[in-house]
Amino acid sequence: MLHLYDTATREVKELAMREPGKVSIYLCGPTVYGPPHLGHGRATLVYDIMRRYLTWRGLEVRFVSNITDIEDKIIERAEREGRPWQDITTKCETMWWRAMDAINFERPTDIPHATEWVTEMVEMIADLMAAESAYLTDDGVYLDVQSVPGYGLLAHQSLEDMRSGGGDREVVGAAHKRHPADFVLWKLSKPGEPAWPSPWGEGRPGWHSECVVMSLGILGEGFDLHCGGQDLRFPHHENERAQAVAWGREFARHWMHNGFVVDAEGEKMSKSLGNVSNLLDLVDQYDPRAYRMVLLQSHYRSPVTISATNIDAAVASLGGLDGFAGRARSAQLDPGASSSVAPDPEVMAQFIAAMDDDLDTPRATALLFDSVRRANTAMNTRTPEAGALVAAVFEICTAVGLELSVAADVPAEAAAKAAALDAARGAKDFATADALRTELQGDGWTVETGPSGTTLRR
RNA sequence: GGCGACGUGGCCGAGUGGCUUAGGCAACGGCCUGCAAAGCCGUGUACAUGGGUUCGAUUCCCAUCGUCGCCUCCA
Repeated sequence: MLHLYDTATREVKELAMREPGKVSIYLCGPTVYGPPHLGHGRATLVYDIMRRYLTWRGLEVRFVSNITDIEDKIIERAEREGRPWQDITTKCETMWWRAMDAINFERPTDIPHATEWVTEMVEMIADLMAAESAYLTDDGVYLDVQSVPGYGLLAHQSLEDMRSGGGDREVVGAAHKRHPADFVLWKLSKPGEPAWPSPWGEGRPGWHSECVVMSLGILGEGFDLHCGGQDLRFPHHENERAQAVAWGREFARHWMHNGFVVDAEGEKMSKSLGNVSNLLDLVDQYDPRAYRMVLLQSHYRSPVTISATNIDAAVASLGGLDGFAGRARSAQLDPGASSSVAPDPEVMAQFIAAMDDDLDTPRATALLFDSVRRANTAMNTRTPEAGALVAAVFEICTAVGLELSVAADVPAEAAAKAAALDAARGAKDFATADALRTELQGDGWTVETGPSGTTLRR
């Protein structure tokens, strides 16, 4: 079974399932106050690949990912632009799904919104108050982290060390808090701000509270896996866990974090540095599959550079894969063909071994390309094993969410030119044939002329 | 200050104490082709630096240099 690095224990260990055959996963989703960027894209793609793979292995995956639709950033923007905050969240969420659909992110099984879970959050906070793990100040309710055993599990730092760090950084709400690391569970609202009722006054939930309540509410105690970007490890995930512990609930049993997206200079893309690239720009300008391909070729925990060079190389490699898919179809060996056979078992075993080893997609991708080469050779020589190899290639692509474009839409005009090209070649009128080919290439087509005629590909 | 990651061939990017030492992109040579394209075959003295351990290190250890991340904005 799948083995994954666990941030809490810092070792690769088997992803244990609470219920055999069923996997429960919670992924921290976006706060909808701006356009999705490359970092969001990586986080969703990494887990999309994992989720598809687990499903492909025959497991029933419950994959929950939230939308944070109430948060300070949203309120700030609403005030700045003088429009209702719901206007921002609905528009940004629409944009989010447009980008996610473009990169072929399979929708989660559950998509809870923070605003739908406020009542449950208030109940949790009341419990924490009753247990004296939380306290009220004049601006909200805070969690007393010193009351939480094992605080720092994910940060791998003691409260002491965390405190000595930070340095000149301003501690949010320092004046009200018992400890600098204490964080807000319920924020009392100022006039005009969005507000929900609570025993402590009207207000809104703190960022860290929603994910605890929603993950436990939907998946139940001791769910299998909690994941997100490295930047959520601390404080967000640490604080989620702290609330669960203080609440007396068993939380996630395994923690997974993906590496950052870095720019050409090797610096992390982050909103505060202002070096984020819009995910929609990427999918509009390039083959939307290119991002997935780049990520497949690097390990999910390593930082990955996204640059034109990188993406271009991925686009080129996808072209090769599409060409392969086209050839497979011509040979009646693609998955839809009646003569299709079972995927080569040895290739599939190697694929599973790679993926089960902490999602070693680089190794799996190498295997994919090796299999493509073997399948090409087998097709060229019409060897019987071609079918199984071709099937293995398609199978791997399915398992990682890579769609090969088998049928390129060739406009009638281009198709006519291709036919004319073949006719000219048949008549040994090579001058005309070459002219037609140059013309087609000028239109951006890759012109492949084989024994059975000319095929076009973009 | 504390914790952590990393430095691989033209570029991207895996991995390993010695065995044909990934894969992608690009380049070059060949096969194929009317010529190409696509495909296939082949080519490139890669592992930051200095020590150490070892029969043997890119892989282990130490040091140095460099890059990056986290230590309450962030996927």
